[in-house]
Amino acid sequence: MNHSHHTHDPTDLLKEAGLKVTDQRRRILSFLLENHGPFTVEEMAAGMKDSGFDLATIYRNMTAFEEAHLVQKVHFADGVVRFEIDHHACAEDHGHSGHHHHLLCTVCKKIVPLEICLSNETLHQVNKLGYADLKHNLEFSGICPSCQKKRR
Amino acid sequence: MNHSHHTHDPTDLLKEAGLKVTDQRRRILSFLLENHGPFTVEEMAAGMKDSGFDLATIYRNMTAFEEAHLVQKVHFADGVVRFEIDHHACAEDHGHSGHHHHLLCTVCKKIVPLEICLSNETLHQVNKLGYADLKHNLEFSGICPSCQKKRR
DNA sequence: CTACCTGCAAAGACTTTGCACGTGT
DNA sequence: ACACGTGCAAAGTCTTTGCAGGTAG
Repeated sequence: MNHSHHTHDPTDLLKEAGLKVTDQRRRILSFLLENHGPFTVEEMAAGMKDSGFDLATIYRNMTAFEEAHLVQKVHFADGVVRFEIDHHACAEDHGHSGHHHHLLCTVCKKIVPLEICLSNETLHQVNKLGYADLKHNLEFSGICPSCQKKRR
Repeated sequence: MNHSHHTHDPTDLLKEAGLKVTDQRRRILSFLLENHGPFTVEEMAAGMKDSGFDLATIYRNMTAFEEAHLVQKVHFADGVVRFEIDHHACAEDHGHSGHHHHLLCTVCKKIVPLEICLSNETLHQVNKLGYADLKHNLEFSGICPSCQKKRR
């Protein structure tokens, strides 16, 4: 519980990342840590509406946080940009990478985390191509059972 | 070679899809059929620059083509929207679905098709969640060997 | 004290839409 | 003939940027 890295405290995470600790940054990070699932910039602003947040500040900080590997961009098939905590940097459980993917309901926009990924064999196959900084973007979308019922 | 479906002729594809055959549509479709790999709207316009194409026309047709399952949107981690022929509808080889994914070089923007996908086991696992219209978006990105050399 | 962060407003990039005209069936 | 497609320009989104003032280290 007393690691110098991989804490869940926003202030510590910012300091470790070498970023100035401002009220806005602490709140954005808290919001992302406390509410699981990727969020759009609008959703973050709405989730912290008591504090009159400027979208430009969130955009700028998402860029800074991404470079510091505190957050990651997530792209669904709907083309909307969302952000979530980078679990590689913030995983509470060191033995578990935190790497995961998602399933988005295109109707109600609910997002479910999925504990699945590509097979090691497949990942290895792509690795052999010699690309540096290799990333994969894997997201599912569809209409959830509950929304299917509502539309009969 | 003489199938009523799954031809590679733009005019036939449009007719089968119940769309009016216009010069613009034929050219856009030809471009996508002849040049493999997903393209941005700008790239399509540039690739047919001899004909003074209007971007709005391409956008509108991408929507129409997508609904007709002639093309598919492809989302990479860079957030840029690209389109490619929907190989399910246009596959020359009926035994092969044409389903595939891509690897994008984030520097030179070259896109390589990858003949890999999720394991059937993984797909089955997600299917069990009961979502309708289930789709997955899987794309890789990194820096290709050639661009790595150039940056030393 | 200094560099960096913030809010606001303006600018920018990408995409959609309204309208008048033209074209496929 | 008539519905639909096209080009052009205007309007909409979403995101970035410039600037003046404020704040963390």
